[in-house]
Amino acid sequence: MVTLKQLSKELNVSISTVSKALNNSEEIGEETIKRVKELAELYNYKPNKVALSLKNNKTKTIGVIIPNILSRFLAKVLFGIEREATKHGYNIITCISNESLEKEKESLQLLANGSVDGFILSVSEETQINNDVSHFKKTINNGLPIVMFDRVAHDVMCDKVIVDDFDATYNATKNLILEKRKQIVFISNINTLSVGKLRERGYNKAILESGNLKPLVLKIKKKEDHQKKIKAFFKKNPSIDGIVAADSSSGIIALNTAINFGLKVPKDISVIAFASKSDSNHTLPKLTTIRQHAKLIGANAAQMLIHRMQQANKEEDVKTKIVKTSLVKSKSTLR
Amino acid sequence: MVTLKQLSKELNVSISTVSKALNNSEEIGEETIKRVKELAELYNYKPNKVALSLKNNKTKTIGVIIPNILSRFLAKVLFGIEREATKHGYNIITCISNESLEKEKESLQLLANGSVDGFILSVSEETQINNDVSHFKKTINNGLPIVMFDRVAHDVMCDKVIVDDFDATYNATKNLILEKRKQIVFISNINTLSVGKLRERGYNKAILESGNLKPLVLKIKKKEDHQKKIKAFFKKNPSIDGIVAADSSSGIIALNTAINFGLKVPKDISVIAFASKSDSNHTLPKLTTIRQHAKLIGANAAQMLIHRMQQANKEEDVKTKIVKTSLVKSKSTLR
DNA sequence: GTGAAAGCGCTAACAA
DNA sequence: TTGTTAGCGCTTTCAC
Repeated sequence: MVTLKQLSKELNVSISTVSKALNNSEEIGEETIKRVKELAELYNYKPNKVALSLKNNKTKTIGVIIPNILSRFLAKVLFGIEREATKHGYNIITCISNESLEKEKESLQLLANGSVDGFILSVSEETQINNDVSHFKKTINNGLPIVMFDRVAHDVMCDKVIVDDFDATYNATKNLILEKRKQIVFISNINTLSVGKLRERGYNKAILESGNLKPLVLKIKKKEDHQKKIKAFFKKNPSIDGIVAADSSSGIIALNTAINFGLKVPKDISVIAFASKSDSNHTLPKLTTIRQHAKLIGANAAQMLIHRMQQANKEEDVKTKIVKTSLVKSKSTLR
Repeated sequence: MVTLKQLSKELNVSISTVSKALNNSEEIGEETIKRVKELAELYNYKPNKVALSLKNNKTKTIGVIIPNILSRFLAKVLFGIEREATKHGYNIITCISNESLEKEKESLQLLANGSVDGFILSVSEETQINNDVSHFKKTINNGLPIVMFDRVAHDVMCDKVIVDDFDATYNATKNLILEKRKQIVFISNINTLSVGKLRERGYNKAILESGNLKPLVLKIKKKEDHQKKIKAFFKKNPSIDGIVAADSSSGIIALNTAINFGLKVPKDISVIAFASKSDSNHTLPKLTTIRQHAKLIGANAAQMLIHRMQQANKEEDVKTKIVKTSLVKSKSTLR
């Protein structure tokens, strides 16, 4: 990489002249500016990012910590963050906590050494189970803003972007009730997560409100064989005619299992799941989905963080933005 | 963030003394070291990463440019890269080219300003179609090493990690031939990519070698409705009894479509696809898959890059590492 | 209109 | 054993 020093030497002017010329300073003569710019162009000069960061005490970099890159939802949020960040001239450094509290702490620590100007993160499963939020508070106290999305720690004062999880399953379940479904099941493999619990509550409320229906819930642990569990559940409960799934995996497997059992979807049984468009396109019939608008969530989180980082008044009140889900009806439900 | 300067002031010693003490220099007295370390601990001192980068002319950061974060394969590779990088004390800055040549160029340019020490990337679709590799060569000439994975540009001299695409489909097809399948189809929605073409060739070779079978290929474009296309194809070719899919999407939809048409899998028709374990777990019967070992690919790429970056002799010969796929047989094939 | 010098935070050669 | 100084690449104030 060519530096100002090298340019200045070659041009027989001082470093500061070159710097000013490249920044179109009024102080510098037209002729000099031209000469400098030409040589800079020739050598493809780019100001050294690290030097600028040191000088400005700003890295223009956002630290992103996500629990699991293999989740389509989280990957999509990351995409949204990246796009928005790039638009504003920010880079993103990505760390994957792998649902581990320890790794989350480490990543936060590691990047809080001047590598980034702020964080966007979704809380790891272990962190939620242990309810340990000290590392977040410490980071914020150190002057590095955090924006949390999806899985958030409510006790931490920071900007947040969340989904209307409760309403989403409430509405989805209502929808199945309107279809006159009699045995609606809630299936989840994320019931240790805050969002998983909210989704279950939304389902329960709708069932209870119906008056005559009984809740039936299948919780699957991460390590269990999902297909086996769901198959067994179907066998044990042959009267199931409606499914609300808290995650795409459960939804897809439930749908395929129903078909495998000779049920017609949606004639005999309806299925709704938190899932993406591409998930929906992969099942037959296409899955009716609760969409979380992951990209939008990411974009919102990035916007909020960038806004806060550029804020002179660091003490501005924290905000929580709710990105509403959409129930996108497709072929796995009647209406 | 607390700095050496602040510590030194509080301790009434010079900055360099503090620096040396923290680095356990022999020069500094035991007592001083203790005092310094205690205060550093108290203030949670962390050396400023940016200052170190400037000093050492090394960022300990890897730029990763992937075409599409929503691809499970690429996300998994990213995971592998992140893990390996973290293990060696490197961070990763992620850019998503979104299959665009322009964005790829931009990202490369942007990060080549001192932000990263090297790159790991998979070439974007547009880049492969236009066969434009000048930006890669320029970056390498600027002294920034590149490691390419999966979709690589063969004309660029750099380290590479690739998959045995040709052999993979050749073997998969052979496998179906051994099952006595008579009309084996190759389905792909990635036929504009280098890897897609290789996969098709592997299939073709196996078919031709069989002597009596005829190749039948369905190419799907990104924007087309995959389900519609595949359904129509099944209708037009009712004798299909074997499928080799170059991508998970085609494989999953083909399998589900077959079932929807009343075919028994694998009795009436076998399906093999490039796909992940989780894809396999989502179909019923479980999909027989060609596994690419994405995490391993990522880890290998990171290792190669880190090795090269730490190499004194920058001119060491470039290497190409092949990570062999595995044909993982499951319930969608006979044997 | 141009240049010298300081400073961002750190390390290390050299001086004391 | 501790301190001074220079330098990484850049911007900016101030002097010429």
